[in-house]
Amino acid sequence: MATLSDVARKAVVSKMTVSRVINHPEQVSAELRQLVYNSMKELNYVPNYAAQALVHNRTQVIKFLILEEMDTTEPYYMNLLAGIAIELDQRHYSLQLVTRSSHTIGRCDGLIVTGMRETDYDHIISHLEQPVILFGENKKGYDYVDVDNKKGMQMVTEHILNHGCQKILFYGIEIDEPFMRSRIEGYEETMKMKQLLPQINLMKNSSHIAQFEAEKVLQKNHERIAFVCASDRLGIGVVHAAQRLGLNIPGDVMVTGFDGVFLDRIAQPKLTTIRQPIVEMGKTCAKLLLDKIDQDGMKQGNRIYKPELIIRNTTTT
Amino acid sequence: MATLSDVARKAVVSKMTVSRVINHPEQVSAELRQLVYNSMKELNYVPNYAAQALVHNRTQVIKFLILEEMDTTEPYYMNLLAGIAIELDQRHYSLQLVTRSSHTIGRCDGLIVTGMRETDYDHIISHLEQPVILFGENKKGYDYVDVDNKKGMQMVTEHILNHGCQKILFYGIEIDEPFMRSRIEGYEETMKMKQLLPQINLMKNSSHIAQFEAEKVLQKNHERIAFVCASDRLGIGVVHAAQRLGLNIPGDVMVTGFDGVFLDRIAQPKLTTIRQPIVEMGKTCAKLLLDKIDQDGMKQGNRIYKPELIIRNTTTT
DNA sequence: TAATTAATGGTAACCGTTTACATTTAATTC
DNA sequence: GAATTAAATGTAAACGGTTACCATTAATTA
Repeated sequence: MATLSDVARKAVVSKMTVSRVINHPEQVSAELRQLVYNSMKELNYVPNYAAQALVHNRTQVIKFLILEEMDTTEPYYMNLLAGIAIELDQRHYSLQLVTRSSHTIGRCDGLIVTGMRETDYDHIISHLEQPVILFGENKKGYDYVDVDNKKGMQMVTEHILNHGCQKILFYGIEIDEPFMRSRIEGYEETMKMKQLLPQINLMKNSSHIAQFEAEKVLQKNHERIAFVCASDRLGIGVVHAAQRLGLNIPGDVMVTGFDGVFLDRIAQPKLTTIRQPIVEMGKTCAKLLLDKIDQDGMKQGNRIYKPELIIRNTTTT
Repeated sequence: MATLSDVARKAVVSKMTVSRVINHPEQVSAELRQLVYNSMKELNYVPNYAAQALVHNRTQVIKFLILEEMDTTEPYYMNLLAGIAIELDQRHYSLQLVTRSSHTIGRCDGLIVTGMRETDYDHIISHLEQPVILFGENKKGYDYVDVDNKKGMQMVTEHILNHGCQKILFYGIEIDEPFMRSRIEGYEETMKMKQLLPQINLMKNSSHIAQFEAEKVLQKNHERIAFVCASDRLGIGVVHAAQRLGLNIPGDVMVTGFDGVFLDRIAQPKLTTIRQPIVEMGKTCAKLLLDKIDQDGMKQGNRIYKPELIIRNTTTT
């Protein structure tokens, strides 16, 4: 594999001229520049990133730290990962996946962290020397990327109300993270605004548990009812419950999910949901982090994506 | 961040002694060794991988090349990715994701490739200078990791036959790759062995298409029937078809999937499927590749995993 | 006891790039 | 036209490790 020196030798110039052509082309005369470009092309020159990393005291490695206890192979995270990886690749960074079980963080230029619990801020994140971007809203002042969770939940709740159903239950995940609190708030405020009673049920993020819970409710219920769920997984569980009891969706029971990553399209009938542009958000995480690194750790602020209401067959025909 | 020289200074020895303690500890006397160890611990020394990469002419980067046209955020690939990433991390390698759209491969120490089409072997893989491990069986002599696809399909087909259903349709993916041919073979041979007529229908890997196709069949059908599918996604489509027509699963219609990665547990009723230990297989890909790199590209042979039949509610009650 | 050998530790150069500084050449000024 | 300045290119050292070789010291041998 050709090096800078090889290119220089071929073009009969010094290494420095080649380096300059790459990094500060305006400092090199047009003729030499062209000479060097040709030489690079002929030798198929690609810089040695390890050598660059060494002089710049960088690693060219970004770590993606998934603190979530549950399955790290969850499509949600994996879509995020895909977005991050695609963006990093373009800027010649590479990626390392770190889970809570990895004992040390090791060398890297920056981290993207997700699935933080309350204690993680003090125990892990505040100790990090490298620039960090969090995936998921937080009130601790760390730069983050997220969707507007509250707004999203307002949108679905209003969507249900606009379709003439006033009995709306909220199924959420029993997890003490800001994104969940925001989703609860979005639902609660919308209900209170209409003088309706919020009914909140928190459970594990499992379609089977949601199904079990919903079956209990539906067996006693005799009015039109809607379940606003904080994830597509929960939504699918509710759909299964209604189907098992022979109830019509969306006639008797309306259901909505949240995420719109994968499951919403698998469910039958297809789930009305709030879509998060996860891959895009992953890319943004990487971009923000790389910019932050370039700017020596300067605060980058947050990127809050507008949620998108995807209306499908569990709320309308 | 402490360097080798820092450690040496603190221990009052030369850089070389420290380097030796790390790489060839037996060449250093016990006293000095201990001194150096203490010094390393106190300074929290972590080697600079970029510097190592530079001297060894390595990059410490492995590329994961996904040639599949379809959605790279498919859980199947993502689980594979997770396995690879976990293993690489432990051996201080990092990962770059490359898709067909990336125009160049760039520098790396080795590649894991998946989703190859027939033409890719000549156009892409044979040109690679670095060691390669393929994910997915092939007859071109490249080292690969895969599950025994033929065996898997034999297992499910026999499972259905053992449960007293002789009318068995095969739903496969219209893709010209060895894994698919092996799955077809597994089904075909088992059917022919029992003097039964194989019926093969290839389609896009979409649950909705499978549903559409299955509904057409089920509307005309009046005997007990089974659908052996080449993916869980297709299996889910068939389940939906049966449900829409009010047929009993597994009483009237039996369904099986293939993969057992994610969808099988989401479906309701839960899908009988052939499980592939994808995360494990991903780890194996990485291990094989890293060993191959250490052994200067030596042939590593293949790793073929035994498929596991997961019997659930779409074939038994 | 002198000569040889093994065990141990040190020195210098190199990997491929960039930064800092020095030099050459040409262009501008008075 | 000599002095000053700007533009273009080159030289040397550094980044943090490793490899290859050299220098001690101690142990073994004849």
